[in-house]
Amino acid sequence: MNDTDTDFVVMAWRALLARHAEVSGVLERELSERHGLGVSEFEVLERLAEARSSCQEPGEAKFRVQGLADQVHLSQSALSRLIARLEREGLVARALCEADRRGVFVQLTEEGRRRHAEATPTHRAVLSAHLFPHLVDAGCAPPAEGTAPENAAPGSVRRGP
Amino acid sequence: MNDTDTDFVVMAWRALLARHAEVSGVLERELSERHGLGVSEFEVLERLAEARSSCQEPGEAKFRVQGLADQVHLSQSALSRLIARLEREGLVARALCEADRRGVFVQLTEEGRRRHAEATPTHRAVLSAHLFPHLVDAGCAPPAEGTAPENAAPGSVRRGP
DNA sequence: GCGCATTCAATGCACAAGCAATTAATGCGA
DNA sequence: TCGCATTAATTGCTTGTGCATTGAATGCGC
Repeated sequence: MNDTDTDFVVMAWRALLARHAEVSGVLERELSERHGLGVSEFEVLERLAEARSSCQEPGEAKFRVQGLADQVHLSQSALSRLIARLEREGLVARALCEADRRGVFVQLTEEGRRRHAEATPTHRAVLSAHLFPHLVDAGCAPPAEGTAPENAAPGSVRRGP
Repeated sequence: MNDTDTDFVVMAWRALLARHAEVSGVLERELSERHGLGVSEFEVLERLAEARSSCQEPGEAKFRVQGLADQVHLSQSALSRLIARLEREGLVARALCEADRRGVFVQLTEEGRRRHAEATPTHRAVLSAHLFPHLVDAGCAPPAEGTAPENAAPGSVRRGP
């Protein structure tokens, strides 16, 4: 690989780091102060909610801890504690797995479903506003309902009259 | 914004999270066990090294703490402690700023320059191998000198005979 | 039926990161 | 010159994360 390729990869990595820091920072702040949730917490709730909605029978949306950990890029121990936090808040419930009594099934409670539904618009709004900032300025994204991004310049082009 | 747009943004965000987790995980492991450096530590050393090399006079590569913090996406307190760690290892030196005695200049030591130079190939190799994995499999990237990515399938296409 | 390696989740421990409070130095205005 | 707001960096405290370990349960071989 030549120097140009290397520079390109490094630049790409820095851009990735910058975008990750920016978006996850705003997301953390917004989700935390508006809904009392962290980014990882929301992510876990979302996986559980998705599984539930893609499943006909209610009460089927169960997940093993390790399975969730893989999806949200956390270690098994981190997820164990995260689940404990969510359980303390009443957003999820642990259920013994009878087939394999080492395993634990995690599922959303009604309260958990509600909190996730409440937080989703904020989550989407932050992503729309900050993930592709250039699109926002070009008028390709909505005015971010649910948040008021402070970095939107006063004269920036928006959709509408 | 319609559902399709929203889904796209969410998918893009998840892809970003996945790539960030993957690459920074491997990078952390490799840099740590081969050179005793964390990702953030390396990033700071790199900024200092770049500033030095782009500067004619030796000894001019000084940085304010806050300036470094912005570049590596850390809070000033985090960077303050990180600098302290690097200083304890003898990789950087704090220098009082005489013009403004609140400020602190941070600069690389010779040992710091050496460690950064040693670690750079590992850093670049990990990025090349993991940042754009599909390019690696397509033979557009080198066989990642310095690391042996375990997730390269035995039969995957590589450059060479 | 009895070990024994394996697997799943929880816990002890160490550490890095952020927020808030603190200390030190600057510069501006009365 | 004397406050006083402002800025830079450090420190106290809390929290989330990963690694390694532990404890429980499984199933495979004999």
